[in-house]
Amino acid sequence: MSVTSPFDTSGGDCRLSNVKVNSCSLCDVRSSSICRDLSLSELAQVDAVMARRVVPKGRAIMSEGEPNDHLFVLVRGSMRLTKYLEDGRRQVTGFLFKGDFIGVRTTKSSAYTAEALDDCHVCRFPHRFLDEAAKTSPDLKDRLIARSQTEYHKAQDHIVLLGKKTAEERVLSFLDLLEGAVGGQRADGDREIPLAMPRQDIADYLGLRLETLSRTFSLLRKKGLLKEVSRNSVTRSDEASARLPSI
Amino acid sequence: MSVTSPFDTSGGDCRLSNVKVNSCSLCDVRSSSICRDLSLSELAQVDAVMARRVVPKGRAIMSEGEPNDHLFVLVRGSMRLTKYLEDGRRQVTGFLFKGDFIGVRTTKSSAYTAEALDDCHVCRFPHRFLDEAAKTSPDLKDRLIARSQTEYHKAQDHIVLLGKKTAEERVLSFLDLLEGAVGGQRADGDREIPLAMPRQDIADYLGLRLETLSRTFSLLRKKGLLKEVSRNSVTRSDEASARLPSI
DNA sequence: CGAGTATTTGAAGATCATCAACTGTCGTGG
DNA sequence: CCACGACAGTTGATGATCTTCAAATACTCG
Repeated sequence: MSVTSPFDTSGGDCRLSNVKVNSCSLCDVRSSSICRDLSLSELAQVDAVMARRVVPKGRAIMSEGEPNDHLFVLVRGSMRLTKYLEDGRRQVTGFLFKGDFIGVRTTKSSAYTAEALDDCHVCRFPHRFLDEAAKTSPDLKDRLIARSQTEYHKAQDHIVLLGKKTAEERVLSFLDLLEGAVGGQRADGDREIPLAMPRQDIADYLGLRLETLSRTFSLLRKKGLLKEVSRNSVTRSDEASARLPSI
Repeated sequence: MSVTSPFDTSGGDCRLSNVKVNSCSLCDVRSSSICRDLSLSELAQVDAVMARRVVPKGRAIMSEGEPNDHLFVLVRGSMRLTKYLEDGRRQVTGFLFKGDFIGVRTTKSSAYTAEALDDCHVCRFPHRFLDEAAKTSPDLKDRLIARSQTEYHKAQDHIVLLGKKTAEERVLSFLDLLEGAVGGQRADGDREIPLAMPRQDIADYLGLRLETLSRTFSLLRKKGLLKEVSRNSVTRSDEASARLPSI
């Protein structure tokens, strides 16, 4: 699950390590991310300006308040997006998984912080490259718009979750979300959902306290909606999805 | 505050009335909305394809689940964006004010419902017109991306509000928001903020019950943070903004 | 194996929700 | 012009859910 490489762990929050990993032609998210719009010749250009780097666990590639002028495509691993209130209260506003990206636009000040939950691989482009590429593939910007739109809709679902759902519903919705993003691995009927993040991050995402989240997991297990709950995965019972409104 | 016109109040949820109001050249949001990107000749094109209509109070211009292929610019009035859970619980995900727009992109199924809080004027374009216009003003799509980004950031602030703030903080943040969107009218030191929406909408936006919202308003008045609370406006005391973390 | 951290569980308390009654406001019609 | 009805908003009393503080247990890594 974790990559061991000679990371550059010195430097500021936003510094990446200096390992340039490999090129687009081998990339396993190429077909699912925005990159799929690019022609072969453009991919060659990408290879030139792009920096594929390892982001060690815990490192931020973007920090709330700091300027940002790069677009990042997450190729491997997962990340956490957070916002803070002055008094230190933290809200996790989302998670990123393989194929997702951040920083669609140059901003003088990032609206949130993005940190690696485990050792991640990212591709980083300067934004000006996007403008170049858009000249020859006019759809590119449409795709960016579509993606922003998707992000916005996800945010709205999150708003509904926080505004209207009970603790139990929140946890189940969260598992749905993870299953959609990471899922697919249904061995022998039951679905084991890997949890890339610690409990505190989940709680901060769901607007609950750590303890409430833990209690809710226990309750759902007791009720039979969850078959197994461990530190880094949850197994849903197969009828689980049918028993509650699938929100 | 309300326009009296011979509205077409029959027909489905999404039907607008048939009143074509006037043209871009007179539009008072032209400088603040996406329209400001358009050249004079493009504006002439806009006038041709655009439909400026009155949306009577309560009417929806877009409904959750219904297809949408128009972009709407809100020229006058304000609107409410809502999402529903199956069991009828309703979350207000945002409000739109003069100059805002919705429907940046053709979708087979809208993610939310947009309804008029009072009699509104909107401009409506087919999306294909945007593509036309983008050919000659390449920034147009960048601006759309920027706007989507802004919407996303607002959604994230909403997420923080719902996930981490107390009832009191939520109400004050909401007033900040309104002041930013509608505000500006500071007569004699105190700031009177018009409330275009009923209490239930505010409560559903803030993730509170009607009664809790009402109690919180009363409490804030008692504490002196609000000078006056009435059905359709709130007056903040001038030191109010200094006393709490300005989130 | 043991220290340190992550997670779970317990008991008590706070905030917000619920149910219910009351008050204020607006528009209509006598 | 005032009275009335309907709806919007406020206030009260009680209760549920979630939080807080505290302690125990499980897990991970050196």
